[in-house]
Amino acid sequence: MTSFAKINTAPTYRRLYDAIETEIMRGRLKPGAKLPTETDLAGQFGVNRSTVREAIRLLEQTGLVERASSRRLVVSKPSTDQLASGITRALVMHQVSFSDLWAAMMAMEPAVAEGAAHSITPDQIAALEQNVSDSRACLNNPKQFCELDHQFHTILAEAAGNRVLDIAREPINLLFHPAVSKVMTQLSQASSRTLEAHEQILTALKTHDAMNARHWMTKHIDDFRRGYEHAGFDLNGPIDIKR
Amino acid sequence: MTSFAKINTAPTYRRLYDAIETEIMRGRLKPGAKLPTETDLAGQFGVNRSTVREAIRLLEQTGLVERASSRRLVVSKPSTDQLASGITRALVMHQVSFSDLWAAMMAMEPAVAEGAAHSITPDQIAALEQNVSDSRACLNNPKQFCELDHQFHTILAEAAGNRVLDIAREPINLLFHPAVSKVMTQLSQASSRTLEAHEQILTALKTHDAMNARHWMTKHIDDFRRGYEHAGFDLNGPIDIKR
DNA sequence: ATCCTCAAAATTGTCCGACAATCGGCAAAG
DNA sequence: CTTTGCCGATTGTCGGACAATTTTGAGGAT
Repeated sequence: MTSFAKINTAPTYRRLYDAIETEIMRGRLKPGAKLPTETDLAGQFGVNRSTVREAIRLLEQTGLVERASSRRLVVSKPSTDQLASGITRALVMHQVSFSDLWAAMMAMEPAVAEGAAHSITPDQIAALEQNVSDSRACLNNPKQFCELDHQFHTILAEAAGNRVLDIAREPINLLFHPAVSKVMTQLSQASSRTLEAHEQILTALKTHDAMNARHWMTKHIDDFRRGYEHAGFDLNGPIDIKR
Repeated sequence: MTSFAKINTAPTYRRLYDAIETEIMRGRLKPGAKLPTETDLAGQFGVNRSTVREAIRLLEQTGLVERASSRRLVVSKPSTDQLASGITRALVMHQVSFSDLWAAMMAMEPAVAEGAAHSITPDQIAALEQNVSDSRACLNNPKQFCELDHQFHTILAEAAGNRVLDIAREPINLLFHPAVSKVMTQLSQASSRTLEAHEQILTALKTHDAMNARHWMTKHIDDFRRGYEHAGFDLNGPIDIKR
């Protein structure tokens, strides 16, 4: 009995996508390389231009190609932002609880702080000092303060120079933004406690004191949970994403 | 000099995508809901069916819709797998180093182990016991053993019941797979050390001893780094994804 | 009433051809 | 040397067409 291989019944546009994706993943199409025009692709693959266009939409959403100057398509690495917003969408749809998000943050942020302590540059220290000083000036402006808090953690992640942690961390910070905002608004002492934590972390970073950076970050994140709880929110409830 | 507002020049297919995406994110289209047919959508939005199809390809790749029974489109939550493979692709393209990946794993896996210690069920303990016993039988079959190692960590993540950590962890484990495989093959004692670690972790889980679960997991991950180094690979080099 | 069968209707996947809008480059004008 | 205007190339959108496949529904059997 001869056994037949399964026939690939996937629609043409998807097989086209797969073909181009592998071409990119194998490194035969490097980031920055220009893709042929739609008509060329249609010719090369022997399919209609509409089909090519559908395949391109898939590549586009994956972040593997993007328009250079709104014309020619070029191969690109998926941007951190694109990744983050995709993950954020998914987490929202899965209605993850505050406590799950918090646990993930508790795992990652201290690691980020520790990493940053090792590899932070003077420029980045200066940026953090600026951020802390701006924050001090915004103690009574929850909205702005909240923005600066996010920025603090973003600079830190950049300083740690670990793309993996950065990509994993960003969506969580994005999702926490509304929660941070609520806590800052409702708890008068929240801002000053946050500022104090940031200052302690910054001090540790300046002396490349990884242990203390981690320690204060841990306290900082833990504090946030207490603030959230104290402000009357349910730890096990889903995050809501009002604005 | 009056300043003009930017005109929204985004192509129609993208604005269509945005419209449907918001509809889903706002909860007006819930997962499981059937989307109108292409022709209907074209009618409702007053655009051509080709344009609708391009928008659908974007939704498809985002994981916001999928085909039920290979026909009608239904709204869906992006699957963990889809997310993971997207993140994996991105990490590969960014050529993340072993050490960055390892640091992220070192941050997350102990947290997973700790979480699992609190909420693991008898069924999951049984699954892990099965896994460990299978692993013991495969000590001399690196390929199979490697597979079981991956499975061990996957069950653990499931037991922890934290979707956020799970989504963040899976792509990293996927990327490590080739590295694990290489270490297992080249270092004769790697398999037995891994097995021992798994056994210790399992013992801790059975008594819901979160501290020990975390402790042994930390050792386990750390051990992996030493194994990788000892096998002669460069910690700071990019992961390669041969197969 | 419930179930089954099968043809009709609906839906998707693919193709074709067409055309307006826009971009990049190039040549002419200032 | 900068600005303007034009030309070709390329993308975005459209209309229609048709085969393949799924869904639907009517009619008949149990």
